[in-house]
Amino acid sequence: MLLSKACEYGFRAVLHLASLQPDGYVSISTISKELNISFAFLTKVFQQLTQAGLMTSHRGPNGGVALARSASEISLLDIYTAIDGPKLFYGCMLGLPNCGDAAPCPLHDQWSQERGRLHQLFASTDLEALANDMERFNFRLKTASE
Amino acid sequence: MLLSKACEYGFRAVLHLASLQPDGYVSISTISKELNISFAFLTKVFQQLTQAGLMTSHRGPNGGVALARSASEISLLDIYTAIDGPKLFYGCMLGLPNCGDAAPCPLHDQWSQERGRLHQLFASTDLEALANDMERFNFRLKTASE
DNA sequence: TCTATTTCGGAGTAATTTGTCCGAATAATA
DNA sequence: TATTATTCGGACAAATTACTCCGAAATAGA
Repeated sequence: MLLSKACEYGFRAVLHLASLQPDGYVSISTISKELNISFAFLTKVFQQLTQAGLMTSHRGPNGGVALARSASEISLLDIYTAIDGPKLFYGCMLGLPNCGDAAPCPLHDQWSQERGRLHQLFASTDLEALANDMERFNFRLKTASE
Repeated sequence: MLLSKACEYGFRAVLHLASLQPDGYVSISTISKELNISFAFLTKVFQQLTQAGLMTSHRGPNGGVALARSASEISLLDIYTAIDGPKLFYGCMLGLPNCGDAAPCPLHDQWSQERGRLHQLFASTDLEALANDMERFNFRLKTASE
């Protein structure tokens, strides 16, 4: 799998949040019900994102989570690395340590290109753009089509 | 991680084998020592590859494993799917079931392209070509440079 | 102040992946 | 035939990931 489950949930939840364009905080339980994601697990994911400074949170009634900055200033790369770390974008496909231009594995060149493309895709895609896409093209984030 | 550990080992072992261009069978213990991979675990990986019909094996003295057909007729895709399955090439990045052109997730188009590229890379790369590359460019498969 | 609602943090459980061990089956060779 | 080298298969152990539970802290509102 490219993304861990935690990261899948994180992407979906944050995209959902961005598409809501809410005034204030949205509770995690609301999001988890909407997207059919375990509340307890999603809470952990959001904790990672708030600790990474991408989200803010507020406890108590009418509390919840919110984007820490404008949706246009948060990229998929931000979310990805906060949850799954940066390894995908520098690691060797064969798991060899120190694989690089100096001592490359047989797949180094090709994989460098692919992972560079993925990095570029994640880095250049921000939540605002995706939220707009979702409205325009009726993209979905839910497991069932309903 | 893109590849499971089992698949990383499988790639490395099979590439090593192809670059050896041996007469007959090569024992798994030889390969495991050469590449610094646990013998017991590598044995399991080769069992998957022989069960998939990509390798043949022979027990007893001078036994071991060998490619089941010419190196030019085995692709990285063959190895990959035998070990990690086909999911990477059709699955949704967000893990949504039934994500497709009819009911796409917000990342469906971009991810379809990327995974298609990966599929193309794996499918079009055969072991003979890689073995040749390894000789010409002195690529490495070992963890330490020695 | 009391109560209800929410996130936080830590501990625990379940499932999957990774890795080990051992005995049985197979085959070459002396 | 006996010995040795090898893969095969199943059970097991360890590590990581996925997921749950619960009590504490914060905070809004009656």
